[in-house]
Amino acid sequence: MKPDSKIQSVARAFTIVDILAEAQDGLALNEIASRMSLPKSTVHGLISTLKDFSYVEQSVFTGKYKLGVRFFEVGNIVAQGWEVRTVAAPYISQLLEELGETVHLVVLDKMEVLYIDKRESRHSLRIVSQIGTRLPAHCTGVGKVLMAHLTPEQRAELISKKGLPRLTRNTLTDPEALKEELAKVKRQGYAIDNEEIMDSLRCVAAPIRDQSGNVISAISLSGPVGRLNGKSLEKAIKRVKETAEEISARLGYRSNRSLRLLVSGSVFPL
Amino acid sequence: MKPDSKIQSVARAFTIVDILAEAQDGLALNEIASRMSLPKSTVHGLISTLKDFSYVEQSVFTGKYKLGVRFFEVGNIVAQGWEVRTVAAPYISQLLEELGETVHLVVLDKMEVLYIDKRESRHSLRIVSQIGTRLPAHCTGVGKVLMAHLTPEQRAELISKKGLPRLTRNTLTDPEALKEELAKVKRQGYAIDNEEIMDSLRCVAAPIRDQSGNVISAISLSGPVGRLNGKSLEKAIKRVKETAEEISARLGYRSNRSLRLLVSGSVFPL
DNA sequence: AGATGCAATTCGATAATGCCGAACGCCGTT
DNA sequence: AACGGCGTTCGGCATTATCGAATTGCATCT
Repeated sequence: MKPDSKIQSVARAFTIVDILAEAQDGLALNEIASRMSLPKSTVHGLISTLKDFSYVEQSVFTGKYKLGVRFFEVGNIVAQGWEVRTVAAPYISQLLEELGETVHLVVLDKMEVLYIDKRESRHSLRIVSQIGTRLPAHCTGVGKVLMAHLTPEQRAELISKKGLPRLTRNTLTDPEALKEELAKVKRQGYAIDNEEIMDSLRCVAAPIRDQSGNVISAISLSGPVGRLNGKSLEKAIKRVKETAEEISARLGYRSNRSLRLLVSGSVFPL
Repeated sequence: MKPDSKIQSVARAFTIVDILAEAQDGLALNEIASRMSLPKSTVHGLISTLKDFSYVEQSVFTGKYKLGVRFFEVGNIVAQGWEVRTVAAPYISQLLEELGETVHLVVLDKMEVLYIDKRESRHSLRIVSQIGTRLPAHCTGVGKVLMAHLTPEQRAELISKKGLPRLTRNTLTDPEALKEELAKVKRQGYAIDNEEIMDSLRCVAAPIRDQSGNVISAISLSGPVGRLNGKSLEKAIKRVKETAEEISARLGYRSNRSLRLLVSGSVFPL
């Protein structure tokens, strides 16, 4: 549960949501009540209020409760609030069509990488990911890109809050090594995740800037090391960087390079 | 506000969410309080609880409140709960690539058509739609498909609850005419929305069945009447029907026809 | 700089409201 | 026919949300 918030009943209602979010199939009232160590009747009052607003649904057959459609509706309103998501959509589709590997769009939220959109590869061997999930920053390509553009203070805060847990043989767990890596990432304008979060998985990531030049988001292309190497890796780096620059240009970021891209004519109509 | 729900404070919290969902840019505390006719301090308590759980964010600069990322996260969990969405994803992408027009995936929820996924056309002239929004059933292709497979009682309930409001010249507003249209839709296995919700917009829609044969969802292809006519309309009807059948087959629906489709080999790997 | 105004917060007394245990009703099972 | 497990309802009690007033914090104006 979150820090003891002002309004008890509202906090409890959202704790119910947290519990339902973990359960794939619905949960029985008893189950929820016992997990919260509260009487059934208390939970019932809260959950029926959630039901009234369609934040929770109850199965007609089993009586079990699960998350309701209103979360989907409101969640999409939030998604529409990210301008970068709308703008990037056709570009990341294009990237998938060209290179055939899974593409992700992410932002940094609460010191973690939040996946806000994706286009999935059609290869049988592909990573499975889910929009709306979070991953640690230090061991993902997109995470390193975003960290590279933080202030030193923010970066220190991130590391002290989240640590640098090892997930694979290659994970950078030493702050100094990570610092050097981030400097390199910033210099070359892209990051590579070389099996740092998951064995056999390689990613190429590049930063997206808004009109004030701040790095607000990142895209990545992910595939198995067997496919993402040599010439294909080089092409991936080139195209991911270019695509990120095109998206930044569309968001109003005007570098010399992106100006040239704009005049030379874009793939997609305004 | 919804029917006076059990727990006042929880209901009020969600009313705040409803208000924020309508406002594109954030809202000031004062504004929210006055819209709810409640004292600022009451709203403040509620909203800071929402903030603690990331259901609401507050701008550091303006102090205004807007919906938070947690809605996006939970909304995506709900989205993953629709098996049809996962299964249909590659098929509707394929449909867009082949025909170049916007594709939608919908379900019927509370007597309305709820858009749960889409692939957007790259034509400059295209309909703009948003996932997570609702449209009336009687004047959309997908809506007519879904209505056609309701029981007469459910259909009567839908009409009595929602009415048959006229949106264009072509909207079917007469219950008898609609009944005949739905019989035709059920017979031929697809529906056409011929400028019934919006001028110049034509849609082709077909039903998706689960393994028990119930129609649980529908897909549609939408484009301007200028592009969706003659031969291209015929092709659209053929491909939309086929795609809907392929998706149904993947969901476990075994008709004679879909069995043939499965053995002949599918485009996408299992 | 200082003053002014506006808006977000905090505080504390009041009583309204949410809380909880017990009782009910509804299946499916023994 | 009795049982057990479940969601649901009820009503008295006291905890808890509520609300007006006071306070802080931030910009802008003088």
